Amino acid sequence: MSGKGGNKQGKKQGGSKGGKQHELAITTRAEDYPKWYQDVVRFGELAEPAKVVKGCMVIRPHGYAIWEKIQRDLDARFKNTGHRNAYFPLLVPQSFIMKEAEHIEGFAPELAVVTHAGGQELEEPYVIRPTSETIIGHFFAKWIDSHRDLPLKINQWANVMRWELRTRMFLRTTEFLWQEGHTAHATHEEAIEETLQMLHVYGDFAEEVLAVPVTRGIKTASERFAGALETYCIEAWMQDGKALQAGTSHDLGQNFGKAFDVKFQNEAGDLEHVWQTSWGVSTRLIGGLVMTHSDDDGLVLPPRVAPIHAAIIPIFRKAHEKERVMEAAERLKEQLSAIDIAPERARYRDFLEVVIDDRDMRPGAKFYDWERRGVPMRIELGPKDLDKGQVCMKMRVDTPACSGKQFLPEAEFLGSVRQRLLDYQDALLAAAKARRAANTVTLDTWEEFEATFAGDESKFAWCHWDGTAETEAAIKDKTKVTIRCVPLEGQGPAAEPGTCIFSGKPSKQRVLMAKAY
RNA sequence: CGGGAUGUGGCGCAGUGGCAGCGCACCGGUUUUGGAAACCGGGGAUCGCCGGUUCGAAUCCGGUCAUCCCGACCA
Repeated sequence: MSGKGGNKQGKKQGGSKGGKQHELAITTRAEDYPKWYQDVVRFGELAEPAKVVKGCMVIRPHGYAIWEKIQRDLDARFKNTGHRNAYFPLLVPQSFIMKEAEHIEGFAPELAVVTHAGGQELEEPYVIRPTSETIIGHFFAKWIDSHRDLPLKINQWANVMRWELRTRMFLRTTEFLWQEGHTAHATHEEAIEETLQMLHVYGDFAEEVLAVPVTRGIKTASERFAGALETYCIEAWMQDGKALQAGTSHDLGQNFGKAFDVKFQNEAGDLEHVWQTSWGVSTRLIGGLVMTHSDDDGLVLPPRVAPIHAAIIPIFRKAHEKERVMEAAERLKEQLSAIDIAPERARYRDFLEVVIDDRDMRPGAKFYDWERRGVPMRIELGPKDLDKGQVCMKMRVDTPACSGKQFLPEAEFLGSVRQRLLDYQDALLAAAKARRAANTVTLDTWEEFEATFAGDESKFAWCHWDGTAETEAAIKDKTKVTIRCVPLEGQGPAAEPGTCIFSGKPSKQRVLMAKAY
């Protein structure tokens, strides 16, 4: 039951001392949290730094399969809310970026620019899109004439590039994959409604599919998207206490409508600029997924995004046993593969992905291998089980409902697999919520605040703030703590007046403060 | 972009001027197989890259590139 074998102590002594150390052991969180994250991503075979291209990563098949599952579910949610997919060019004329003053100011430092092509210098350079508001604004202007063309609700799955100074796999890479929704509406009210609707699509998705609890809120002016009136966000709590902005939804007002002259004739016959929104989530979600659930044994994946749901490890000694066990394993795999764990009303099916690990390795070695890959369910199948008509299974992480190895009659096991995976999904969310709750505090004095955020420490802290950018900047300057968001109703403590934790001035409500990625 | 660290086989490391090594992984074989198997045999690195010093450079010098950490910057 100490399901950990010997990978805790004898690891990585370095050098040629011999012995039984496991070089492939994962650094523990307590030892070195950033190194742990790197190890989990690498040993879990999610991704690796490209190296030959600065700041970029290679997403490996196991990691990309997670992205595909994220895409599948989100895409269905977008379609369910009336959006259609389209695709716009990777290259954007440099002049486009310049058209919205705040936008250019926000993005200029991180642009990659194409100046030469076809062996010649270009007349006008192209920018590699850091986001597509501008080029989409250009086309919206062509497509929209009348209020009958509205609302226009488009989504794009794409890659974007931002020349970041400091990169970390999934969390911040120079090139990343994402989805960007862009909509145009006849009224501001409708645009705000859309912005909030998509924020909640993200929030629901994060919790239901990724099992990542998030706080829905509004960004302060300093954290707002360049060119937006208001930026809404979902913030996730990571195991080192820091916050991760996991998704954003922007009310763009008429800023881009004016910059790109996107006008429509309303019912009264007057010309008006459209009201726009944009919203996006990226491969960063995978980084958040890793830092929410994974442990010192490696990756932990919720079933709804796990590329492989169950690994069957055949166990045998003699040739005739092998034949018998493999046959049974194939049969079991076939039955499991017919089970569908897609959510109710989903637009897709989600049949279990099952592998039989027939590699020539010791069973124990295989256990470790699948654990590092985060596979939710492990099935050990040996002669003893076949004799008894039972299945031996174990979940990657112990939950209140299922801990350690379980020995179940085959029929009972098969009948319960779907529910077990769904329960496991729920248990991961519950565990993540519990960890977050245990690391969320309400602070009222600056002394408490400084103690909470001393050194590298971070928690989620609900504090009063006087609402000024000066105070926000001063707090960040002193402690590296930022205001992650002003919570939407029900997402934090009920609004009650108080005094700012830093300035002592009056405050209307508490905001979420934490160090951030 | 600044400060620091590091770059030697797939991974982890040793080697500080004189034949490029070790552990794990990998390949072949035999025995094994319910929590990281054992033995035998074998393959694989122009020591990140470029230049310099030297009879001779993984090692010294200069430059450059990349990664990691910290900072600045950042939907």
